[in-house]
Amino acid sequence: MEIQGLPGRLLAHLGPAIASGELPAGTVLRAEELEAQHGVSRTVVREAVRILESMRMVEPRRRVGITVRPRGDWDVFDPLVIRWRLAGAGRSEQLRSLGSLRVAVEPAAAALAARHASDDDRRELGALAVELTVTARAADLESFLAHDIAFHAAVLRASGNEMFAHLKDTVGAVLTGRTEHHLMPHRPRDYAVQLHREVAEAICAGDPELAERAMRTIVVGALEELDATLTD
Amino acid sequence: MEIQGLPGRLLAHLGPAIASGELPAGTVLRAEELEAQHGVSRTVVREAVRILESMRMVEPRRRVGITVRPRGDWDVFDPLVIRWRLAGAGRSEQLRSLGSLRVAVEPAAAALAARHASDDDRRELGALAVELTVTARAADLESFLAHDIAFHAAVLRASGNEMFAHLKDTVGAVLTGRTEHHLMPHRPRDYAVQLHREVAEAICAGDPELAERAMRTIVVGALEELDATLTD
DNA sequence: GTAGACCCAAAGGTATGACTTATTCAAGCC
DNA sequence: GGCTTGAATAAGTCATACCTTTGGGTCTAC
Repeated sequence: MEIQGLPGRLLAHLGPAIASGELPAGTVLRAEELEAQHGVSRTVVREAVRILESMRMVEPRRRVGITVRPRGDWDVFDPLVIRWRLAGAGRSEQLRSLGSLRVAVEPAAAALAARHASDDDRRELGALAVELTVTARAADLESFLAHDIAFHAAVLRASGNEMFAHLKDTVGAVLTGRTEHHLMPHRPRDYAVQLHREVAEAICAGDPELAERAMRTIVVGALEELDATLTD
Repeated sequence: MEIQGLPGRLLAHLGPAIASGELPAGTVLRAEELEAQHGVSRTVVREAVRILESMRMVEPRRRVGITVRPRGDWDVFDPLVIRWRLAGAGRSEQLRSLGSLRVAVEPAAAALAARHASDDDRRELGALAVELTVTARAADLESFLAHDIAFHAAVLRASGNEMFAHLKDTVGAVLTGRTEHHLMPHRPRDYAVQLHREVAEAICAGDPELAERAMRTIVVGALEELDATLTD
């Protein structure tokens, strides 16, 4: 999954530095400097920079240097970009953007899942809903988070749409970030758990409208809590 | 925007070859072969392969070679991947996936736009709706397409959500592909144009529900026409 | 004084050879 | 049979040389 080797290391420095605004748009890096600063060869620097270029975060130009591009140009759907932004400054804005995206996508995915889910999918969703109920009652936040992520991933996958399915890691990152940064109540709210059960039941029963409505209530609620909690 | 130089050329060969299934999952490429086949140096091959790796389309492994990864692993939101898939085999599947994504995102974007659009945004949307009406009446498909793309891009941008805004190129690619491959009626349908006007009016009037409903009708209609037209 | 042609230096882009490291596979050993 | 060991292989890294583009300064002509 991760980029391997030295270019990966370099990327792990440059990416977050750019994403956090530490290296603002317009900053000019020079390949030679990067070599010296990180003690790596030309090859390594070039490969890392190429990757950043493919994410539209930098633009290398002859006789000028490697220019950091404005945030609006970045590939905001790239998993690495999302992770970097969630890690540092700009986390709130990223969480809000992702929140809106979830409001758009997850209800649609739930509706599709109610139509197209396989029997295995339905079984899995049912089981996960049970797990959620149990871990919520036990106030076991860690297990609850794991099952919550698995639940949303299962719905996205069951939708049968590959693009929705690929958002599972992103949604997982949002849920993880929310718990890690204590934006969650100490004990999952009962009505939220109840809504998850409703989604599972609606998908199992093949009721797209109900599945969509219940899922929308979940993600709208999550977005509203987010807005209420984030201060910046 | 494009990756420059020789790595870009190499990418323009390898990417489509993988995306189209010409190089199926599990295919093992060797760096040395790629150098010989394309008459470029290791440097160039490595950079191109690194980019493909960052898109999760290949996985270089020592003592093995550069393995093509299964389609399910690819970064399906990467603009290059989308373009490559739209260009060759798998175009239908890509269009369907994108169609569902539009159904999820664009109505939500329209609703947000009705709340948050600036005065300039509203003016632009009004003007574009007029242009759409005129070019549709004149059956000027080329201009109609351009304005259609601009219209949807404007709605996405006016939503104020950066992630929605970034889907404009993707939506544009879908609309372009639809026209290029003659999946469109020779003359834009009147009711479709009327719906675009409704969206613009609703956003100008600040009516999220109406904007969302009208936009949903548009994209659902587009998806249904797509499903009816695509044979594979 | 301004506009244009021209030239040079600076920075990325490419090529290449030597070397390093990880990993697979198989032969050999217990 | 399972474990160790070793050699072969392909990617990974480094250092160096050279190519190509381009921004900017200079010089010239008007």
